[in-house]
Amino acid sequence: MNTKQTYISEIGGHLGEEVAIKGWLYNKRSSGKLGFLEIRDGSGLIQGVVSKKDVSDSTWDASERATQESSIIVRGAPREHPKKPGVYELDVHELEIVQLAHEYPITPKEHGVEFLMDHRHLWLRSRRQQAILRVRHEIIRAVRDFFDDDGFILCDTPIFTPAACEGTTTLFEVDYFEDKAYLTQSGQLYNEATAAAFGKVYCFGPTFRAEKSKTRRHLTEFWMVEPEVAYAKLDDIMTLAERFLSSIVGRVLDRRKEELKQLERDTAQLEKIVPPFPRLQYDDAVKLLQQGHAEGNLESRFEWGGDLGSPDETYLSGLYDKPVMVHRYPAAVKAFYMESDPDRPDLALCVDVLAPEGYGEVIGGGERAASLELLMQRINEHGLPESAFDWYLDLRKYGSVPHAGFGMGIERAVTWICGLEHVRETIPFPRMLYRLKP
RNA sequence: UCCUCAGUAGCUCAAUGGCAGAGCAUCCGGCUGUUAACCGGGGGGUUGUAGGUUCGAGUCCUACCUGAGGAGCCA
Repeated sequence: MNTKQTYISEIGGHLGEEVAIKGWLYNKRSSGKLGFLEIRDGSGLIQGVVSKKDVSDSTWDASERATQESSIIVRGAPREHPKKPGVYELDVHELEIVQLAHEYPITPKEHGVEFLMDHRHLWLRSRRQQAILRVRHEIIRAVRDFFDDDGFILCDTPIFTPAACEGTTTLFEVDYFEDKAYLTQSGQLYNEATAAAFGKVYCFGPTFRAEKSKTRRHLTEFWMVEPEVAYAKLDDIMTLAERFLSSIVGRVLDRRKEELKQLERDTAQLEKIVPPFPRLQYDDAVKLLQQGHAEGNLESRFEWGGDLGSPDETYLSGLYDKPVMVHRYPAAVKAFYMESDPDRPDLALCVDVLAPEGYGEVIGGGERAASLELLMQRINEHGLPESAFDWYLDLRKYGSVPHAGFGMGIERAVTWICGLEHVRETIPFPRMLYRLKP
């Protein structure tokens, strides 16, 4: 067994050669003296064929004994599949069992969500989960490349924070020596500091929300990428968001065709994601929602002044085949740091980007309050302790400029791009209400 | 926190208030081109928990536990 290891994804370049595949037994079928082994090695899947008359007794015996997910090293010669043109199989010469797997819980039949989530550490080995996580990987690479190539500096923000960033959502509290700390719910306030240092910055890391949300769109721990740009206005970051989303969707279409096919994603819907995206002012969104209600397509009538609910977002996003950017919400329903519209001071210069096909909000952002006076007024209105924000207020004392940014939840983007029902499959080990294991 | 639904073999499910079953997995046997392979056989159960109704409860009632979906809130 000295043959060099070859990855299944590279096997096409080694036809007729003797190669070694180091991996696991995915599934097995046999037809008497002929065995069919589905072998995976992380890079792909290949069928190995073992013929009793052509191999040693020990190899034949190993092929019969090997159980699902046993780790195996297989030596043989890759060749074209006799029935499937363009597909390779491995003519197995030698098979060694590295470890004989115990009875594997995830059998080749259907399973329920709870069972699969309890076995998430093993579920990750399945084809579908691998396809999703490869798309996630591609999206993360695309995100980094987009900002890196556009002159942004990665400036990661702290995970332990002294107080609420936004003072709205519930935070996870942890002991911090003799003090209390909270897990971050956004890097944005710190981004504003680094943006004043570097001009264009982004942070990308885990984010925590202790909300008792129990829906297919929520995790308690998720990854968020947040760009922040000095001297940018609302329109500038809407344009940025538009270019950004188009870029990552295009990248996945370009490089992860196989995975999207495996997931049975309708890629025609993704091909449409190119600038410009529709921009819808909140006032007009309200009119559309009320019209939708009048026509019987929305259960409750939406009144001006409230934040968009989940059914409202679903309805609005269903009106377009591209992400729709809803901007200028009433300031009262948005975070304290939002800049107000000079023409309509009751409106905040903010934007939510709703993904099409009913996927809802994937991006939220806006222009930040630039003046010390407005910010202090807002902090008081929201009943927040001024002392917690002293350093943040400094940013308005020393060279304050208009600036704007947004945040995108990676898992929601992956859910949308993969066309999934639930965010829980888009992160290796999801953390949800009532789900902390494995 | 609220609303709805569901818990039966390791897994996915069936069983009119009347003997608790099938497929997959596992074990044994068969099969030289299989594709969630197939064919024959074996083992495998405190029906989520605690009460109650009944001659008799997996099935009906009450409470609790666990999970799923939705609302609110959010990315």
